[in-house]
Amino acid sequence: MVRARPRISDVARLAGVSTATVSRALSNPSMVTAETRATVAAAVKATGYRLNLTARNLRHSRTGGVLALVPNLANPFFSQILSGIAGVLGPAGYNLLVADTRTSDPETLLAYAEPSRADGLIVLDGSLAAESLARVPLVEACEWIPGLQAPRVKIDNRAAAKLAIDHLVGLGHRRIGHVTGPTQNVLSIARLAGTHEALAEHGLTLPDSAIYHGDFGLQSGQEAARQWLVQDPNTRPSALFLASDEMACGLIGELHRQGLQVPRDLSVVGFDDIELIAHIAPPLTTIRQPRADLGRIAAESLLRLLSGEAAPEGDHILPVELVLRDSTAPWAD
Amino acid sequence: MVRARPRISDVARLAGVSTATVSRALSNPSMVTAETRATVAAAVKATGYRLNLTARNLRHSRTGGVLALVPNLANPFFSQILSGIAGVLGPAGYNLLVADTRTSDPETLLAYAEPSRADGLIVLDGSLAAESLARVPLVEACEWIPGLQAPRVKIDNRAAAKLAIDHLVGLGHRRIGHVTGPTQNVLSIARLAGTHEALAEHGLTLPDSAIYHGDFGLQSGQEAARQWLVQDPNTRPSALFLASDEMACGLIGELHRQGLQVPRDLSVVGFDDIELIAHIAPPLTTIRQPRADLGRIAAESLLRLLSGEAAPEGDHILPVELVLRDSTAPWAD
DNA sequence: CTGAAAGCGCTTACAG
DNA sequence: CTGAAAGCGCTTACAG
Repeated sequence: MVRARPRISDVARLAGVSTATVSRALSNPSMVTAETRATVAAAVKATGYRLNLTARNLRHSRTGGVLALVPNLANPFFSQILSGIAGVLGPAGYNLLVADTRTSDPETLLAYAEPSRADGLIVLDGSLAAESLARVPLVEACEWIPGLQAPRVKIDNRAAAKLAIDHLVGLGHRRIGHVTGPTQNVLSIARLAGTHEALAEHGLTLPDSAIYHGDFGLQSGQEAARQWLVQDPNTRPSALFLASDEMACGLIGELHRQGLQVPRDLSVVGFDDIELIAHIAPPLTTIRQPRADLGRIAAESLLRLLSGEAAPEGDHILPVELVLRDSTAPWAD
Repeated sequence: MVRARPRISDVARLAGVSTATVSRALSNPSMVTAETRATVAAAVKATGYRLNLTARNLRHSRTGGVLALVPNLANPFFSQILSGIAGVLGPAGYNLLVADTRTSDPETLLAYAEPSRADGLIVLDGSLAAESLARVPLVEACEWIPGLQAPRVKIDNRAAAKLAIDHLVGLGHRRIGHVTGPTQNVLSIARLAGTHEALAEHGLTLPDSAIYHGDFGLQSGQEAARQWLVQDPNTRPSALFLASDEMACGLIGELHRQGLQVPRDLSVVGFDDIELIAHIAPPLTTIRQPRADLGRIAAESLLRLLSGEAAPEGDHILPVELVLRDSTAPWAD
């Protein structure tokens, strides 16, 4: 037979006090005498009482949860970020809810950004509509929604592109190409713009023929390789900066299959520094994003927002770093 | 000025009906007349009313959430699984909560498996204490907790090991080694046992010197490579079956750095079929686990449990598959 | 079909 | 320091 969960009134009855006193003894011990505290503690133990969080949340007009809106949960890129978020939210007493924005229909999405579902949002998808989110406190992380007023935690994507380009130019490359992320994506746009700018500083240009349109995924890196392979070896890029490591892997894999070598035939710089790419052949030179830190700081910013502190001024920009490995080599025409 | 959220009573007043009628019109439309329905709908629109889920949940004595207990959120292995879970839970109206069991202290962990926090649990960590979970409906996925009575969704790890070993034996290998996962892990144990069994069927054995103790991570694969490298080339394994693709990557990377080639010098079979390893050099032969399906089916089983259906009999075993790529080659001593 | 009222299980301002 | 009571915002058995 299933006994119903004990409620606070069960504890009160057993302890011979009011429910108010039990509540105080539990959540504000200093408000009751040591003796009361002990009596209540004994009654709690005897009944096996555990606080009903839903009831407390209703009373406090809060949900106790924070929702992370992830563009694609299946993408390993987000694991570290979620881990960083969870590491902050858990100890702070918040539940971490996650939802995949790509696989949810707009209706569902609207229902997600709902004050009764989560106390706050961590938005990792820059393609969402600002209006649908406006009802809940939120911070943006990694990506951002143009026009949306909210604290942002991100990297300087243009500066990152400059690191990559400067490195390649320093190695003697003059024909440098770029493999983009999804066309509309804010990161893609920033990284492409940064590539243009950095090349310009060196008196170089990025012709359309050296721009390969990808989507951050493996397949599109492979596709970029195929496009590059059919271009004139004398005029095609001698080096490629890719907007993600995954695409770089796809590209290198395809090049290998076609009998070409990286970096001998093509220098490659990736983006993200996902764990595996230090161990592939060749180990990939890339731009490191502090993914766990991005998650951690986004969560901390949101907690500050929820506790009523003033929203931080300006964006929170985290440093990136060029990690030199073996996928780039000097070049002389 | 901040206007409080409208409540159901605001809608009722405007519509000139009782709160009960509003509630019915919203969650059980067929219980009210079409006219009432229209009046209520208009009042909802006019007030901008949205249901407070916490209140409804309290009333229904449920939380509306399902908690996934993940051993390590930072591990990309779980992204696809979470994605599979989210794909089922979202449409069913449940929130997906996630928590990292490794970074949570036992106290916190106990508080997680709390009926007032989640209606059900999807347990992905086989190292948790059965007692701490017993209070909430749950299913186990991938890993399992010995002694815990709960529906399990998993693969046949022994059969998977047999696929790998049969393949290697078929190529002529006689000295076959195994790189394990963490010693206490149920998957490690099953895969090691499966390796023993499969070798025995071919009249072969797995000497201690051919067992390398890893932890599923990249570094430990690298470490296994170092151990193998210092063993006598004439007696050390000519082929290795590893309990994870990550370890296989770490191992191959280290072998390359030492000037050895896979599969020329060593045949390698991994486990999991994570996306990237199809694109490394050499593309890895491995055992494919249907990760998204594992998550999906675990979520479906839990929903069935929560809806009061009888728990399914026995474990739900999903098929694995040997994916042949280029990291294994014939061998003749 | 609809309404009045009780109740889900807490917390807290108020009074003593 | 403690208690009685109201209330967080819903839903539903009961009555009409």
